[in-house]
Amino acid sequence: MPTARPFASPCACSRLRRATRAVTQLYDDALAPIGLRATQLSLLRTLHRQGTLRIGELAARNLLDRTALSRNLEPLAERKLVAIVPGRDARTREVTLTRQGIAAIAAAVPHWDRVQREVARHVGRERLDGLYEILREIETLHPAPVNHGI
Amino acid sequence: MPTARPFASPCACSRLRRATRAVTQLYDDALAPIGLRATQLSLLRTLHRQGTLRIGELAARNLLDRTALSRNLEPLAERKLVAIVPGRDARTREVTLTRQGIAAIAAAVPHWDRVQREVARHVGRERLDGLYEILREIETLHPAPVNHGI
DNA sequence: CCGGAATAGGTGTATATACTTGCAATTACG
DNA sequence: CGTAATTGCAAGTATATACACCTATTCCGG
Repeated sequence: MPTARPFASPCACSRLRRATRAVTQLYDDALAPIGLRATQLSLLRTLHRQGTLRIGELAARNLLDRTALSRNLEPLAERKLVAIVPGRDARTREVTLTRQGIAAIAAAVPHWDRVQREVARHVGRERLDGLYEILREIETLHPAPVNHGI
Repeated sequence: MPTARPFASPCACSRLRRATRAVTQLYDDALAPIGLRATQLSLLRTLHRQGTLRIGELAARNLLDRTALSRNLEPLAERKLVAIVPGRDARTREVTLTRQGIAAIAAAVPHWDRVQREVARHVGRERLDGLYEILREIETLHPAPVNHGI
């Protein structure tokens, strides 16, 4: 009877959020000396992997709201780690890593690597890979079209 | 060599954040007819399970920053779903569920249950339990003292 | 009893995130 | 070719989250 104790079951959402808070703290602390947040490094790395992208594309690949991404980019553009330039189509704008952005990634990676290895050691390589697989599965539940493997 | 492709490895933090965005969307959408966010229902349910709590305690149990919790409570207090009253100690304030808060939980639970079962079906009961276990492990990495099982 | 340490919270500020609304540019179609 | 639908984005608003700093209260040693 699933609703026998309706107020006491585990909630996938709140558990994920709680663990995500914990992990984000860990990464933010590790990256603080560099002056980057975990989310910011993540964006820079996506740009580094995938090259110049339109706002909407970059958002979609991160399952991130387009307008949320715009706001996340603001402090990065302010610090000239990314440049936002008009695209071919006059409606579009494109986001590029600057040289400073690449330098910031390079400075951050050792710190990121340290905490990433700490997590891997703590939860175990096997289980971490299992986690990634489950998270991939979960992402397919996102309301927006999920373009895996673009 | 862990840093051979330093900009291309999976990042535990960004993967968790991305999946959490997806799941939060799912729950928020399901709860929208009730006018509650996933985070808000989560807070109400914690109070229902654990009874009146001080601000700091409620925050600690959720691995949530104290001041962040205070702000999360504001819209709930505005709608009188929770009441924030002075505690015994004149320094402290206590958070209680109101009758309306309990009613809001009751109204939300069917919607919550539906999406929760959808997630369980999608990722599988076994793997979902495995996910919870890994998330528990991950939470122990939180910088603040983790009081499991209070 | 007093004065400093410890504790509980709030405020200001900044980023993260999403929805709604509105606008500009492009495309589709009769 | 001209209008309608579509597309790409920004701005306004609201919640979520954390840090640094500040205040009030309690506790505790002398």
